[in-house]
Amino acid sequence: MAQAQRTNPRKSASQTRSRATVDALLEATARILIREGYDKASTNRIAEVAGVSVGSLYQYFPGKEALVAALIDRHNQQTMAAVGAELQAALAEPLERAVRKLVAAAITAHRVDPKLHRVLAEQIPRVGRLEKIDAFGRRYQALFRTYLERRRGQVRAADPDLMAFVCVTTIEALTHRAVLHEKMLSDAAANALTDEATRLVVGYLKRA
Amino acid sequence: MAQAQRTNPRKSASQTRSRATVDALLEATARILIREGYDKASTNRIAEVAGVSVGSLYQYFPGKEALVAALIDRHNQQTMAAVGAELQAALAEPLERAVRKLVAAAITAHRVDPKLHRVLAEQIPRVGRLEKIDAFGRRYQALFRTYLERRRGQVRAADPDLMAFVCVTTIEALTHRAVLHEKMLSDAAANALTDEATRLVVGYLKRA
Amino acid sequence: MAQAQRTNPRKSASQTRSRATVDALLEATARILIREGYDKASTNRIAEVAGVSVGSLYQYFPGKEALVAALIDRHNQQTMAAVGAELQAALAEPLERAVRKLVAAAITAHRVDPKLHRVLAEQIPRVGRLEKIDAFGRRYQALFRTYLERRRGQVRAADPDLMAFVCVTTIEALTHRAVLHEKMLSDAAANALTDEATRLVVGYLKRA
Amino acid sequence: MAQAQRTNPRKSASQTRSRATVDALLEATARILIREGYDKASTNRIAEVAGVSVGSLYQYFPGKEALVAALIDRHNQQTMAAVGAELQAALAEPLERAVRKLVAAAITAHRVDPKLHRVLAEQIPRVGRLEKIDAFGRRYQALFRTYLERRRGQVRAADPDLMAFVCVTTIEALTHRAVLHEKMLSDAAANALTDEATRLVVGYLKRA
DNA sequence: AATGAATGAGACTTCATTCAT
DNA sequence: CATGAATGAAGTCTCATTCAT
Repeated sequence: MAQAQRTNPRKSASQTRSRATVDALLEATARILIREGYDKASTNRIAEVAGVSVGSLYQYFPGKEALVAALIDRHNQQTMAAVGAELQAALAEPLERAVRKLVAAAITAHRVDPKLHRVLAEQIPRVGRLEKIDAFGRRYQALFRTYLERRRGQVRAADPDLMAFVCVTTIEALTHRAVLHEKMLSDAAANALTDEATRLVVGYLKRA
Repeated sequence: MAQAQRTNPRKSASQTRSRATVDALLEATARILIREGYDKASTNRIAEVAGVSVGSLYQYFPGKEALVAALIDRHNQQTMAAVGAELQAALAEPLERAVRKLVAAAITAHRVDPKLHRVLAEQIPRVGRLEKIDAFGRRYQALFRTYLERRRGQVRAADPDLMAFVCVTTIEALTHRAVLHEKMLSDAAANALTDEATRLVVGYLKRA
Repeated sequence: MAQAQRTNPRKSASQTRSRATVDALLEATARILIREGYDKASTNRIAEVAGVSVGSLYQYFPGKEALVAALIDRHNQQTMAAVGAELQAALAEPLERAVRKLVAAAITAHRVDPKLHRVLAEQIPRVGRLEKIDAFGRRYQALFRTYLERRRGQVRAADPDLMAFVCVTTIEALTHRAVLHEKMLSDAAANALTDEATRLVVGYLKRA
Repeated sequence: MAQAQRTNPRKSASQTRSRATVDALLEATARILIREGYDKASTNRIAEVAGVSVGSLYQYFPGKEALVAALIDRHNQQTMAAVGAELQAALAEPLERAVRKLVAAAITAHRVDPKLHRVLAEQIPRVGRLEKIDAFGRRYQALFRTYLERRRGQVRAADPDLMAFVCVTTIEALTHRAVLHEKMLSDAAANALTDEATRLVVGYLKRA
């Protein structure tokens, strides 16, 4: 232990430094993306805003693309972390309350970092990146499908894949556009939207 | 008249030529956007593909932005043209058939030039362009809202703006993602989607 | 003709301009290579010295490598042009006078642009370029071999390929190093070298 | 003695370590030069291949140039070591056997580390380095000249400097190009070349 | 001494735009 | 009007070197 205490600090000193650099770069990327858009996010600019040299940027990332990809990953992880429990909890509920919770979870997800989410969704989808960005969406849909299968008796009989696609697309779109149009700034507005979305989806899923 | 016959032809000759050049440029832009993406769409390349000199490009468009904007406009017009009658017809129908027609119209709209639509939606949304791109969406929503107000008796009593927002967002998202995921290649698939979307929206709007 | 005179000028105006730009670039490359070496020959520097923008450089050459390759080609052509007749004439001569003419031709070749030749030979041979540079050498060797076969009776019986290799390598090396060491500035020195090289090669080739 | 035994080891431990680091760096430089060429030989890469930090590289060498210079020196020393005795022995022999031995020595020299020799000869000769690289050549020529003067009676009367230049240049070029063209892989081929070179040089040097 | 993170000058290259012909 | 050669700011990326730990 004593030895570890003598050697570790050195190692973690540099590890900490590295980590700080990487974080600064990701943060800078996010800031520029949000404030100025993808096209203004040049590697020089990112490094400058991060308070770091271009060289350091390239020490950690092979290029702008990789930086953005890492940012997307980080955002996905944060979103998952914020919403995972909520999603799991929904699975145990009866239909209407489950849907309500799922809608609420989507809203939570969109509130993690709405501006970043928006810019990632709108500007990044240059070919091939789409999949990454929608990591959350895919998870969400899988979960939804699982729920529908478990509660088969309570929902209309139909292709569960299709139904999950319809519901998830709907919920995603509503929460996403609500954020874009700033229709969810107040809790009241968020609740109104939750009500509508829940009604929409539940009406669609119910037996007759 | 005789004079007009001598001058007009000349004028329209050049007008025709102008028009042809502009069309060639827009066509080239669309082709490159679709096949290679926004980043590869340089003005030099566009001019080359259009079989025109860069100089001519700048004769007709003040810059790259304007070129893309014009392309968006053209696409919007084509979409409107393809769908206008369908939308108008829907207004006269009772709820369920109206919704079905509106959904069908959205699908028609997405089939005008799906690849171009996709690339415009995904890659272009640099700040400020979004509005242009969604010209169709806004028209669609206004129409929907009008319908709801006219048929106030048949639909649930609620904020018509909110309801129109919900319905339009939903329909748009479903048709759009269906195109992206290539879920609408066959007519059968398109019909299945129409059924689902109609059920979803009608269930949401009905009194009960 | 009159028409051609009206249209050609335009075309050749730009052709002339292009040609001038290309020439300026090649000239600048040669100058920098000679005066400062390969490493200092950056594209920006070359363009600057050529009195042309970097953009123009890339309009005509895909990069530095291509520029150097073109320069090598040009040098090879100039060398061939300067020496072709001399080489051909040598073929008709009896052994000693033939060798003397071939040696003289090698010297002529090295005097075409000795400084450029030196820098190309010394600094450029980054992998793969060697062949290009030695275009003249290969031609020279083929010719030598041809001569040896035609005069089989007058020369020692041995593998003509090997003999040609030995002779050509020898002559090349002597003239090249003489240039490097500036041993050929005066005509007297050149003559002395010619005598020695001729004696060396003839002694090697003769029957006995 | 006891003390020395306690201190020396320590001192030589670090000396040994230093020596090992330096060797590793030179070895790494050679490997990279041979396998990837001069342009890929960055200091970071060299340090990495040597299993050492960049910092350490700069502890032992003031810069990249010095590293390459040291490598050249080492190669020269190895060449000298491999060939020194052979050269000395040649001095005692009569003309033909002497020349044969000198040619053999040149071949030996080229076989010390042919690939390294080649890359040093081809890629490094940035201005000013040439002299270093040709250290062996200068030694060789001095020796040759000495021999010619000692045996003045047996050789043609002519400027011994010029004759030495001619002979050495010839032998060097033949052995060097033979290596480049891989004409010396087998002993038979090497012997054939030795025969030719000897004949060439002896024929040139002999009285009439 | 050793380490390796950080630096930043500078090389390469692209592309929107202008302008002489 | 059309042409396309020319421009050069700006972006991407590398690498010799330094320096805090």
